[in-house]
Amino acid sequence: MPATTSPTRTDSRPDSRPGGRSARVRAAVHQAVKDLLTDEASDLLTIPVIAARAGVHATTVYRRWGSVSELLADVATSRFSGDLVVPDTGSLRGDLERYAADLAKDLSDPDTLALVRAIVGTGGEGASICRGERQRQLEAILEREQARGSRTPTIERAIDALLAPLYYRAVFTDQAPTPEWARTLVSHLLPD
Amino acid sequence: MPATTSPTRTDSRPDSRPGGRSARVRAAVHQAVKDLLTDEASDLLTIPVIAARAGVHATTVYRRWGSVSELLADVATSRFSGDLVVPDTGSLRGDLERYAADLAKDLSDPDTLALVRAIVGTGGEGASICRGERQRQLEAILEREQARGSRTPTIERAIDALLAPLYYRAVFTDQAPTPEWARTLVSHLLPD
DNA sequence: CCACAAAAGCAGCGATCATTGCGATTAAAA
DNA sequence: TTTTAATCGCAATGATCGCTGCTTTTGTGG
Repeated sequence: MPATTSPTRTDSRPDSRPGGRSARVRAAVHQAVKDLLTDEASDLLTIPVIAARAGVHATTVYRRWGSVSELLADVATSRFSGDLVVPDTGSLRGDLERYAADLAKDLSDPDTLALVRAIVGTGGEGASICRGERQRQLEAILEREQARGSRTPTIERAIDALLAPLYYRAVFTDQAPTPEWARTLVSHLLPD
Repeated sequence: MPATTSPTRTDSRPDSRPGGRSARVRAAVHQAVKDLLTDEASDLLTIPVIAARAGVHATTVYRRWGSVSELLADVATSRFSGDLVVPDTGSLRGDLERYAADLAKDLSDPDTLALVRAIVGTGGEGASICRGERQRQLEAILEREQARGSRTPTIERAIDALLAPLYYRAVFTDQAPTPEWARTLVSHLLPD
């Protein structure tokens, strides 16, 4: 008899090709972590609890990830890769406004926010997982504009003026960043 | 025989007035939390371990604080209250530069940084402990300048331009914020 | 000096966690 | 089809954690 609780996944086909068992386990565990992160009980985010929620044995999680920190890092890597697109509106201002608005919408998601906070809490080096991709994308926007022959703010300045307020407001305050507010950040960064 | 490890405190006088036993226990526990926070093992930050390091019985910690989250909140409240002074240089620019530099130096301390990260990781509402006092102090600087009849940036704008980059750089990157860089933030906030 | 309330020490309990051998299942190679 | 290595399920173990009655110590006021 299945002593563990039922998994969250709705996909219950009998282990066919797309990914194999290993990939299904990984998806179920990732989903369980995301679910538990919103439950507002950080001490419940433990391997046995995660495994039970994923319908997987704790041993499997221990062997594949080892610790909650590494598991969180894995979830964050998946979450923060390839989900945001570098816009191309033709103008630097347009690109930045679009990108800042997208990022604000992304960071206003409670699940994403909980993940960021949990990652920050696990120590330090893992925190760059949540910002590395975004910094690179911002850099790409600036470099493309420079390739057009225009002068742009430095990447450092852009980080201070855009990324920093977005992450600060999301992580340290209880007001979610809105796309409209994000656009005002761009207007302060770029000279009128 | 004393099974627990020796406390960190150097003060070993036999329970005289200045604070009483209760206050000494509190100080020892706070110090133990700060010590353990730098040890880079977030899963070791547990009540029995904290109590042992403080030379105090775990029961005492459980009764006084209840959970690690509340204990962290208490440590943070002590740490972030009254340690920074609102400067008064006569000019808004001078005040902001001084305050930003002080805050940068404060946030570059590894112990403080570890505390901030741990607080963020415990859930959300506690994160405002690390920024509430600073926001109020920044507000005080702006309001004093307004009382002099001068126009100033809004508090929201000052947060985005000063507090946000400082906290972002400290928490999300591995480069500690320097006072010099903090002053450049002010130069970007105030019109030349 | 004595009494009393608050705080801390103590021992022990149940529950949970992390980890490890071992067998079973799966997916891919031969 | 058979083989083979990787992955996962299972059960058990030792360790740790969170918590709770009970006693002892502390410090304060009568």
